[in-house]
Amino acid sequence: MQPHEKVAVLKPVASRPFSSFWPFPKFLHDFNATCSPTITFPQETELIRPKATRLASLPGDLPTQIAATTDAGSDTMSEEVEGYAKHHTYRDHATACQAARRNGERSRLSLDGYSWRKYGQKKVKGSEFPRSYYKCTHPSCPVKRKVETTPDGQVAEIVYSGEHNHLKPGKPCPPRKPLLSTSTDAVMCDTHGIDDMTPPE
DNA sequence: ACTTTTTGACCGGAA
DNA sequence: CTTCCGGTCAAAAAG
Repeated sequence: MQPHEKVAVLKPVASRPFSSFWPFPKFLHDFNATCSPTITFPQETELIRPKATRLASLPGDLPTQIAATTDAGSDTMSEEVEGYAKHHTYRDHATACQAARRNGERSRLSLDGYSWRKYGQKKVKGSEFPRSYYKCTHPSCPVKRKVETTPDGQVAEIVYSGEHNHLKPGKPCPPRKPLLSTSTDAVMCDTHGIDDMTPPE
């Protein structure tokens, strides 16, 4: 897998200036409890990065005061796109959040009941907040989402693209069998284990 | 030992 | 053709 030599040389490496800051204790607790945490960081925290803390959800997922704007395309987006590159707004999320709570979901499941892995973050020009990029962690699931969060940790906008080709990873699934088990297990489990999901019509 | 996050660089498309 | 920008990659670090 090396068509060209590329620049496999100077990768400055992601140094992490902020090591073990921000344990958000209560913050997390609130989120798990209500799915609507009260964000009350001291002002200092604005300078601090959440960093990789294996929490139930990152601040970026928090359903706080959502200013969620529909993706600009929504207006013009018609059925032609709905089929595949669908863009949902945060409204769906808020609802999903409640659903997730009912199911008692946590771990890394997000508000929508799916699990996401962050693969990038960027400061985009049009937005004044940094945008984070997430992928659905399911092996063959093409779904991605972009989340813009304010310095306060509030969600400014979430844009989903694509559709999940699997069901939500609910509890009935034996969570992890590291590398030894075939990923098929997980997939099969997902596709059979839950009836909580409404058919995509 | 493993999974996930962080972060700068790279790539490709659009203007 | 050049430049700009958004999206993705991949190594290291941390829990």
